[in-house]
Amino acid sequence: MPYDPSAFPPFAVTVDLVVLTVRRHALCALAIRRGEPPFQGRWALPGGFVRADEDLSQAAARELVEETGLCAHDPSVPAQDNGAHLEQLATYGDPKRDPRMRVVSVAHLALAPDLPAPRAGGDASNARWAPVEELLQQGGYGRDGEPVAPLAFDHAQILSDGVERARSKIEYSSLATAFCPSEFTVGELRRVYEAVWGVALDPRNFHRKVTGTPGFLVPTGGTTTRQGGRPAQLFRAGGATLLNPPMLRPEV
Amino acid sequence: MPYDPSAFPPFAVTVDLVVLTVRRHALCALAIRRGEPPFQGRWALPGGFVRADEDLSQAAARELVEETGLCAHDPSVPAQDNGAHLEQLATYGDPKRDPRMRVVSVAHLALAPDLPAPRAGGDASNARWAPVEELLQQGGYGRDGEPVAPLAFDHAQILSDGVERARSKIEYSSLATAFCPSEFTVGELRRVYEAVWGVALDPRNFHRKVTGTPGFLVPTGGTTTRQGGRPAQLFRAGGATLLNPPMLRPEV
DNA sequence: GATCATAGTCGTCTTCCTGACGATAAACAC
DNA sequence: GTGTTTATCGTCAGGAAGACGACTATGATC
Repeated sequence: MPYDPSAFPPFAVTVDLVVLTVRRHALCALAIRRGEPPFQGRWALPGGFVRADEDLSQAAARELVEETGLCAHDPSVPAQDNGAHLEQLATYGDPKRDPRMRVVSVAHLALAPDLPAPRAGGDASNARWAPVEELLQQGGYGRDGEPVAPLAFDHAQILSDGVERARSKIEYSSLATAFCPSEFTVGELRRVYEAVWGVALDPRNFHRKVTGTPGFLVPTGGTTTRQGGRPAQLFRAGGATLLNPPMLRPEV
Repeated sequence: MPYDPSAFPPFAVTVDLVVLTVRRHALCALAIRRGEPPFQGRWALPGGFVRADEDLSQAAARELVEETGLCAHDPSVPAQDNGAHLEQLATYGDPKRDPRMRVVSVAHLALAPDLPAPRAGGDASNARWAPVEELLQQGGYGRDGEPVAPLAFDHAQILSDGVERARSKIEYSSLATAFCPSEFTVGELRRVYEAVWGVALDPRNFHRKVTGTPGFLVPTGGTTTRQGGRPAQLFRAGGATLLNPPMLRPEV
């Protein structure tokens, strides 16, 4: 109510990014090693300050380009190019989430096809794709036996929320295609679902479901045999964004 | 990346509230008349600055109490009392959304049972429940023939997003019970769905669906005849929060 | 009190979707 | 050719939902 512009508490506003992709049958997120305190040397989500003249989605798109080279994909433009899907996730503003000052972070979720290794400011050793389970386990040991420190700040919570959003959203939308290259097979799309959900799906029922949903997939006419076995039809994402009825995630 | 606390652009952070309820078979939102520029005299969503030591959800709960007297309801506590459901909606940060300065607003969505008339700072004429269609139509005429000005700032967009969230969320969650008093009948719950979706539902199929979903409704043993007709069983909300399979919104 | 209107509740039938799973097809490796 | 892998088509049973008939229990009206 008291809309007095001169009497507001000072806030910093940042964007943090949950960038997800599927690599080697696992759901992976982009992590950046922090180069300065606090949490120096710990892994964190990419992010940065929102500039004074920048919209939140612009800031998120800019950070995405800086960290991955990915061009953000406007959801209102259905033309599926090399861009990643980008949407706002949630905002985190606990007064103590940054030990130095009051920082409100508007987290965004980006979904991208499998990419070459990332670079963070040109330094590849300070950026990596890591399986989300590895990033989320607190104080355990990673795949290489190295001890794993939890993510900096509240980034474990943000990552967890982003993963949950992605898991639920591919149920009722065609968003899983954002993890695929522009042309893909039904089997590749199925492996995306299996990696994101961490379950095995019946190939026959999956095939029936996705090819039977109007507007989900458009055949390109080509075939490929890059997965081995019988050649598979190639598809690209159709115009439909909402799946009705949804793809059902198996129980337990 | 440049996490320099001294070199951040100055932001103000506010919370805005989309408070929804069902009155007279219509989905209504709480609107407050602005007492000062900009947009003086125009209707707006309730909201205010986030205080320096306050979490975002705390700020939203505080605003909700100030504007409606409603106690916010922690989603992790299933005990359904007189509290309203409160959840974060989205964050709006266009650089020009407030003409005076850079304001980032974290919008929240509140769902409440039908309430007595609201008071805004004790002044009842500056607060009202208005059907959402009335608030969202741009430059038309209201139910009383008075010309309707659009909501202040980007509040029409925020309200629209909040309504869409509510409409989709009652499909797959038991959130519609947040619009009902603590004890309610199946018919009253059905009228909530009908008001929020703006459609007519078959009373028999609806009854089968909600009483057949385990954990959705718990009979209290009592009956009521407050709607006229044959007395109806009274229920209270069960522990289930997710509806599986969901309640299907009729097409078109 | 009989009749009517209103709302609630129980069933039935058909249709659609899904899960389980058999069978065939087309590539590659040996 | 034989075996392996992946893709694709088909069949069948069970469950859920839409359409809708039938019955019940109140209050209102004549």
